[in-house]
Amino acid sequence: MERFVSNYTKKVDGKGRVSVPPQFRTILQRSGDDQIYAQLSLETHSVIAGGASLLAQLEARLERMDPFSPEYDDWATHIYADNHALKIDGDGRIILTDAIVEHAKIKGEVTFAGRGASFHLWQPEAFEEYMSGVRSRIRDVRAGGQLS
Amino acid sequence: MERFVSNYTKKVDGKGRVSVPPQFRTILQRSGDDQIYAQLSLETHSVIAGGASLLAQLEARLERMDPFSPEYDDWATHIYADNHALKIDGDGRIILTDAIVEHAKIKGEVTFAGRGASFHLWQPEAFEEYMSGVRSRIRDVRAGGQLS
DNA sequence: ACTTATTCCATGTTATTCCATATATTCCCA
DNA sequence: TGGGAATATATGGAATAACATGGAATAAGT
Repeated sequence: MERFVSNYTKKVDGKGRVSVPPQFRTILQRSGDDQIYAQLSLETHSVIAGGASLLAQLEARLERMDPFSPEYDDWATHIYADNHALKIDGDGRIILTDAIVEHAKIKGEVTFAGRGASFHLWQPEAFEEYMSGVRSRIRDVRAGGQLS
Repeated sequence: MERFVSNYTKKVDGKGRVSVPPQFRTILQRSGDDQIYAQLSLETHSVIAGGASLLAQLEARLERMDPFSPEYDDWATHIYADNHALKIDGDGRIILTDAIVEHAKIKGEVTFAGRGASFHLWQPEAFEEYMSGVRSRIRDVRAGGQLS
Protein backbone atom coordinates (compact mmCIF):
# COMPACT_ATOMS: atom_id res chain seq x y z
CA MET A 1 0.00 0.00 0.00
CA GLU A 2 1.21 3.47 -0.85
CA ARG A 3 1.82 5.76 2.06
CA PHE A 4 1.27 9.43 2.65
CA VAL A 5 4.72 10.93 3.08
CA SER A 6 6.09 14.44 3.63
CA ASN A 7 4.12 17.57 4.32
CA TYR A 8 2.68 20.32 2.18
CA THR A 9 1.12 23.66 3.02
CA LYS A 10 -1.71 24.98 0.87
CA LYS A 11 -3.81 28.13 0.76
CA VAL A 12 -7.43 28.15 1.76
CA ASP A 13 -9.64 30.60 -0.13
CA GLY A 14 -12.63 32.53 1.12
CA LYS A 15 -14.97 29.64 0.38
CA GLY A 16 -12.86 27.21 2.38
CA ARG A 17 -11.47 25.56 -0.72
CA VAL A 18 -8.03 23.93 -0.68
CA SER A 19 -6.31 21.92 -3.35
CA VAL A 20 -5.17 18.54 -2.13
CA PRO A 21 -1.43 18.03 -2.70
CA PRO A 22 -1.10 16.08 -5.95
CA GLN A 23 1.07 13.47 -4.24
CA PHE A 24 -1.75 12.68 -1.83
CA ARG A 25 -4.44 13.02 -4.48
CA THR A 26 -2.72 10.40 -6.61
CA ILE A 27 -2.65 7.92 -3.77
CA LEU A 28 -6.33 8.49 -3.05
CA GLN A 29 -7.26 8.11 -6.70
CA ARG A 30 -5.30 4.91 -7.05
CA SER A 31 -7.16 3.39 -4.12
CA GLY A 32 -10.44 4.45 -5.71
CA ASP A 33 -11.29 7.26 -3.32
CA ASP A 34 -13.12 10.30 -4.63
CA GLN A 35 -13.55 11.73 -1.17
CA ILE A 36 -11.61 12.23 2.01
CA TYR A 37 -12.83 11.19 5.44
CA ALA A 38 -11.76 13.78 7.96
CA GLN A 39 -11.99 13.06 11.66
CA LEU A 40 -11.46 15.61 14.38
CA SER A 41 -8.55 14.55 16.56
CA LEU A 42 -9.28 14.16 20.26
CA GLU A 43 -5.65 14.64 21.22
CA THR A 44 -4.69 17.74 19.29
CA HIS A 45 -6.21 20.57 17.31
CA SER A 46 -5.71 18.66 14.10
CA VAL A 47 -7.77 16.52 11.76
CA ILE A 48 -7.06 12.92 10.83
CA ALA A 49 -7.79 12.33 7.16
CA GLY A 50 -7.65 9.56 4.62
CA GLY A 51 -9.60 7.47 2.18
CA ALA A 52 -12.23 4.82 2.75
CA SER A 53 -9.61 2.53 4.27
CA LEU A 54 -9.15 4.97 7.15
CA LEU A 55 -12.81 4.78 8.07
CA ALA A 56 -12.67 1.00 7.68
CA GLN A 57 -9.77 0.91 10.09
CA LEU A 58 -11.70 2.89 12.69
CA GLU A 59 -14.67 0.62 12.21
CA ALA A 60 -12.48 -2.42 12.73
CA ARG A 61 -11.62 -1.07 16.15
CA LEU A 62 -15.29 -0.59 16.86
CA GLU A 63 -16.03 -4.20 15.99
CA ARG A 64 -13.59 -5.41 18.59
CA MET A 65 -15.62 -3.70 21.31
CA ASP A 66 -18.62 -4.97 23.23
CA PRO A 67 -21.64 -3.65 21.26
CA PHE A 68 -23.64 -3.17 24.46
CA SER A 69 -21.06 -1.22 26.38
CA PRO A 70 -21.26 2.53 26.81
CA GLU A 71 -17.73 2.74 25.36
CA TYR A 72 -19.03 1.28 22.13
CA ASP A 73 -21.70 3.97 21.93
CA ASP A 74 -19.21 6.72 22.55
CA TRP A 75 -16.71 5.40 20.06
CA ALA A 76 -19.35 4.78 17.40
CA THR A 77 -20.72 8.27 17.85
CA HIS A 78 -17.28 9.81 17.65
CA ILE A 79 -16.30 7.81 14.57
CA TYR A 80 -19.33 8.83 12.62
CA ALA A 81 -20.48 12.14 14.01
CA ASP A 82 -17.05 13.71 14.28
CA ASN A 83 -16.23 12.59 10.77
CA HIS A 84 -16.59 14.82 7.75
CA ALA A 85 -16.65 13.46 4.22
CA LEU A 86 -14.98 15.93 1.88
CA LYS A 87 -15.59 15.41 -1.82
CA ILE A 88 -12.66 16.03 -4.12
CA ASP A 89 -13.92 18.26 -6.95
CA GLY A 90 -12.88 18.37 -10.57
CA ASP A 91 -9.96 20.65 -9.82
CA GLY A 92 -8.61 18.40 -7.07
CA ARG A 93 -9.92 20.59 -4.27
CA ILE A 94 -11.87 19.91 -1.11
CA ILE A 95 -13.96 22.29 0.96
CA LEU A 96 -13.18 22.41 4.65
CA THR A 97 -16.25 22.39 6.85
CA ASP A 98 -16.77 24.98 9.55
CA ALA A 99 -16.28 22.30 12.20
CA ILE A 100 -12.86 21.47 10.79
CA VAL A 101 -11.81 25.08 10.44
CA GLU A 102 -12.88 25.80 14.00
CA HIS A 103 -11.35 22.71 15.53
CA ALA A 104 -7.98 23.21 13.83
CA LYS A 105 -8.09 27.01 14.05
CA ILE A 106 -7.37 27.28 10.35
CA LYS A 107 -6.98 30.76 8.91
CA GLY A 108 -5.70 31.08 5.35
CA GLU A 109 -3.50 28.01 5.11
CA VAL A 110 -3.50 24.31 5.99
CA THR A 111 -0.68 21.86 6.09
CA PHE A 112 -1.19 18.30 4.99
CA ALA A 113 1.16 16.07 7.00
CA GLY A 114 1.78 12.48 5.88
CA ARG A 115 1.19 9.78 8.47
CA GLY A 116 1.53 6.57 6.43
CA ALA A 117 -1.93 5.17 5.82
CA SER A 118 -3.44 8.54 6.67
CA PHE A 119 -2.50 12.20 6.82
CA HIS A 120 -3.25 15.02 9.19
CA LEU A 121 -4.49 18.55 8.64
CA TRP A 122 -3.00 21.32 10.74
CA GLN A 123 -2.89 25.03 11.04
CA PRO A 124 0.72 25.56 9.84
CA GLU A 125 2.18 27.10 13.00
CA ALA A 126 0.45 24.52 15.18
CA PHE A 127 2.00 21.83 13.01
CA GLU A 128 5.47 23.27 13.44
CA GLU A 129 5.04 23.42 17.19
CA TYR A 130 3.77 19.88 17.27
CA MET A 131 6.68 18.66 15.14
CA SER A 132 9.30 20.24 17.35
CA GLY A 133 7.67 18.52 20.31
CA VAL A 134 7.71 15.20 18.46
CA ARG A 135 11.35 15.61 17.52
CA SER A 136 12.55 16.55 20.96
CA ARG A 137 10.62 13.72 22.62
CA ILE A 138 12.23 11.22 20.26
CA ARG A 139 15.65 12.70 20.94
CA ASP A 140 15.07 12.49 24.68
CA VAL A 141 14.13 8.84 24.51
CA ARG A 142 17.29 8.07 22.58
CA ALA A 143 19.45 10.06 24.97
CA GLY A 144 17.93 8.11 27.84
CA GLY A 145 19.08 4.94 26.19
CA GLN A 146 15.65 3.43 25.89
CA LEU A 147 15.84 3.16 22.13
CA SER A 148 18.14 2.99 19.15
CA MET B 1 22.70 -6.30 -0.73
CA GLU B 2 24.86 -3.64 -2.31
CA ARG B 3 26.08 -0.88 -0.04
CA PHE B 4 26.50 2.83 -0.46
CA VAL B 5 30.22 3.49 -0.18
CA SER B 6 32.44 6.60 -0.36
CA ASN B 7 31.31 10.20 -0.59
CA TYR B 8 30.68 12.55 -3.47
CA THR B 9 30.04 16.27 -3.58
CA LYS B 10 27.69 17.64 -6.23
CA LYS B 11 26.50 21.04 -7.31
CA VAL B 12 22.96 22.20 -6.64
CA ASP B 13 21.53 24.53 -9.28
CA GLY B 14 19.10 27.39 -8.81
CA LYS B 15 16.12 25.08 -9.00
CA GLY B 16 17.50 22.81 -6.27
CA ARG B 17 18.48 20.12 -8.75
CA VAL B 18 21.38 17.75 -8.00
CA SER B 19 22.54 14.78 -9.95
CA VAL B 20 22.75 11.65 -7.86
CA PRO B 21 26.24 10.12 -7.96
CA PRO B 22 26.11 7.37 -10.58
CA GLN B 23 27.52 4.87 -8.09
CA PHE B 24 24.53 5.43 -5.82
CA ARG B 25 22.09 5.74 -8.69
CA THR B 26 23.09 2.32 -9.97
CA ILE B 27 22.45 0.71 -6.62
CA LEU B 28 19.05 2.33 -6.37
CA GLN B 29 18.11 1.27 -9.88
CA ARG B 30 19.15 -2.29 -9.28
CA SER B 31 16.89 -2.50 -6.25
CA GLY B 32 14.04 -1.09 -8.30
CA ASP B 33 13.89 2.36 -6.75
CA ASP B 34 12.93 5.31 -8.89
CA GLN B 35 12.83 7.64 -5.94
CA ILE B 36 14.80 8.45 -2.82
CA TYR B 37 13.27 8.68 0.63
CA ALA B 38 14.98 11.45 2.51
CA GLN B 39 14.49 11.79 6.25
CA LEU B 40 15.57 14.76 8.30
CA SER B 41 18.05 13.62 10.92
CA LEU B 42 17.19 14.41 14.54
CA GLU B 43 20.81 14.21 15.67
CA THR B 44 22.58 16.34 13.10
CA HIS B 45 21.87 18.84 10.36
CA SER B 46 21.94 16.09 7.78
CA VAL B 47 19.45 13.99 5.87
CA ILE B 48 19.23 10.21 5.90
CA ALA B 49 18.45 8.88 2.45
CA GLY B 50 17.88 5.60 0.70
CA GLY B 51 15.47 3.55 -1.34
CA ALA B 52 12.19 1.94 -0.40
CA SER B 53 14.02 -0.50 1.86
CA LEU B 54 15.08 2.36 4.11
CA LEU B 55 11.50 3.38 4.72
CA ALA B 56 10.54 -0.27 5.18
CA GLN B 57 13.22 -0.58 7.83
CA LEU B 58 11.84 2.38 9.76
CA GLU B 59 8.34 1.00 9.46
CA ALA B 60 9.50 -2.34 10.80
CA ARG B 61 10.58 -0.58 13.97
CA LEU B 62 7.22 1.14 14.15
CA GLU B 63 5.39 -2.17 13.93
CA ARG B 64 7.16 -3.44 17.02
CA MET B 65 5.63 -0.63 19.07
CA ASP B 66 2.25 -0.38 20.79
CA PRO B 67 -0.03 1.32 18.24
CA PHE B 68 -1.92 3.17 20.94
CA SER B 69 1.03 4.56 22.81
CA PRO B 70 2.14 8.18 22.55
CA GLU B 71 5.60 6.94 21.55
CA TYR B 72 4.07 5.29 18.51
CA ASP B 73 2.39 8.54 17.53
CA ASP B 74 5.63 10.49 17.81
CA TRP B 75 7.64 7.98 15.87
CA ALA B 76 5.04 7.52 13.15
CA THR B 77 4.71 11.26 12.74
CA HIS B 78 8.46 11.69 12.45
CA ILE B 79 8.87 8.81 10.02
CA TYR B 80 6.25 10.05 7.63
CA ALA B 81 5.98 13.80 8.08
CA ASP B 82 9.74 14.39 8.24
CA ASN B 83 10.28 12.22 5.19
CA HIS B 84 10.54 13.58 1.68
CA ALA B 85 10.18 11.42 -1.42
CA LEU B 86 12.49 12.69 -4.15
CA LYS B 87 11.83 11.40 -7.65
CA ILE B 88 14.87 10.65 -9.78
CA ASP B 89 14.30 12.30 -13.16
CA GLY B 90 15.38 11.20 -16.61
CA ASP B 91 18.77 12.81 -16.19
CA GLY B 92 19.47 11.09 -12.88
CA ARG B 93 18.74 14.17 -10.83
CA ILE B 94 16.63 14.85 -7.76
CA ILE B 95 15.19 18.12 -6.53
CA LEU B 96 15.90 19.01 -2.93
CA THR B 97 12.87 20.33 -1.07
CA ASP B 98 12.98 23.56 0.89
CA ALA B 99 12.70 21.60 4.13
CA ILE B 100 15.83 19.63 3.27
CA VAL B 101 17.79 22.66 2.12
CA GLU B 102 16.88 24.50 5.30
CA HIS B 103 17.53 21.64 7.67
CA ALA B 104 20.93 20.82 6.20
CA LYS B 105 21.80 24.46 5.49
CA ILE B 106 22.65 23.59 1.89
CA LYS B 107 23.94 26.38 -0.33
CA GLY B 108 25.33 25.45 -3.73
CA GLU B 109 26.67 21.97 -3.02
CA VAL B 110 25.72 18.74 -1.27
CA THR B 111 27.80 15.79 -0.34
CA PHE B 112 26.43 12.30 -0.59
CA ALA B 113 28.06 10.17 2.12
CA GLY B 114 27.75 6.39 1.94
CA ARG B 115 26.49 4.67 5.06
CA GLY B 116 26.01 1.07 3.93
CA ALA B 117 22.33 0.42 3.38
CA SER B 118 21.69 4.16 3.27
CA PHE B 119 23.54 7.38 2.59
CA HIS B 120 23.50 10.82 4.12
CA LEU B 121 23.22 14.27 2.63
CA TRP B 122 25.33 17.04 4.10
CA GLN B 123 26.37 20.57 3.51
CA PRO B 124 30.03 19.88 2.52
CA GLU B 125 31.74 21.79 5.35
CA ALA B 126 29.36 20.34 7.93
CA PHE B 127 30.23 16.91 6.62
CA GLU B 128 33.94 17.56 6.99
CA GLU B 129 33.46 18.75 10.55
CA TYR B 130 31.35 15.77 11.37
CA MET B 131 33.94 13.43 9.88
CA SER B 132 36.81 14.85 11.87
CA GLY B 133 34.71 14.42 15.00
CA VAL B 134 34.00 10.83 14.04
CA ARG B 135 37.67 10.13 13.41
CA SER B 136 38.93 11.68 16.61
CA ARG B 137 36.35 9.90 18.74
CA ILE B 138 37.43 6.60 17.25
CA ARG B 139 41.07 7.43 17.93
CA ASP B 140 40.26 8.34 21.54
CA VAL B 141 38.51 5.06 22.13
CA ARG B 142 41.49 3.19 20.75
CA ALA B 143 43.91 5.18 22.87
CA GLY B 144 41.89 4.15 25.88
CA GLY B 145 42.56 0.57 24.97
CA GLN B 146 38.96 -0.31 24.33
CA LEU B 147 39.47 -1.11 20.68
CA SER B 148 41.99 -2.27 18.12
C1' DA C 1 -36.72 34.78 -5.47
C1' DC C 2 -32.96 34.53 -2.68
C1' DT C 3 -29.28 32.18 -0.68
C1' DT C 4 -26.01 28.64 -0.76
C1' DA C 5 -23.46 25.23 -2.92
C1' DT C 6 -21.30 23.28 -6.95
C1' DT C 7 -19.30 23.28 -11.31
C1' DC C 8 -16.89 25.44 -14.87
C1' DC C 9 -13.34 28.56 -16.79
C1' DA C 10 -9.38 31.64 -17.11
C1' DT C 11 -4.83 32.56 -16.12
C1' DG C 12 -0.61 33.14 -13.75
C1' DT C 13 2.62 30.22 -11.54
C1' DT C 14 5.23 26.29 -10.59
C1' DA C 15 7.02 22.02 -11.65
C1' DT C 16 8.56 18.67 -14.88
C1' DT C 17 10.39 17.15 -19.00
C1' DC C 18 13.22 17.71 -22.81
C1' DC C 19 17.21 19.22 -25.12
C1' DA C 20 22.07 20.95 -25.81
C1' DT C 21 26.69 21.23 -24.74
C1' DA C 22 30.79 20.61 -22.14
C1' DT C 23 33.29 17.39 -19.60
C1' DA C 24 34.71 13.17 -18.01
C1' DT C 25 35.16 7.82 -18.49
C1' DT C 26 35.52 3.75 -20.57
C1' DC C 27 36.79 0.69 -24.10
C1' DC C 28 39.29 -0.86 -28.01
C1' DC C 29 42.90 -1.26 -30.96
C1' DA C 30 47.22 0.09 -32.78
C1' DT D 1 50.47 1.36 -23.05
C1' DG D 2 48.86 5.35 -25.58
C1' DG D 3 45.88 7.41 -28.33
C1' DG D 4 41.28 8.05 -29.88
C1' DA D 5 36.62 7.02 -30.55
C1' DA D 6 32.43 5.88 -28.27
C1' DT D 7 29.77 6.26 -24.27
C1' DA D 8 28.25 8.20 -20.02
C1' DT D 9 27.78 12.29 -16.84
C1' DA D 10 27.13 16.96 -15.30
C1' DT D 11 24.89 21.00 -15.83
C1' DG D 12 22.31 24.86 -17.62
C1' DG D 13 18.58 26.51 -20.12
C1' DA D 14 14.28 26.18 -22.90
C1' DA D 15 9.90 24.05 -23.85
C1' DT D 16 6.05 21.79 -22.08
C1' DA D 17 2.80 20.15 -18.96
C1' DA D 18 0.58 20.38 -14.24
C1' DC D 19 -1.02 22.74 -10.78
C1' DA D 20 -2.96 26.54 -7.83
C1' DT D 21 -6.09 29.86 -7.38
C1' DG D 22 -9.67 33.28 -8.09
C1' DG D 23 -13.84 34.44 -10.03
C1' DA D 24 -17.99 33.73 -12.80
C1' DA D 25 -21.75 30.84 -14.14
C1' DT D 26 -24.89 27.34 -13.16
C1' DA D 27 -27.54 24.43 -10.27
C1' DA D 28 -29.79 23.24 -6.00
C1' DG D 29 -32.18 24.04 -1.99
C1' DT D 30 -35.31 26.94 1.07
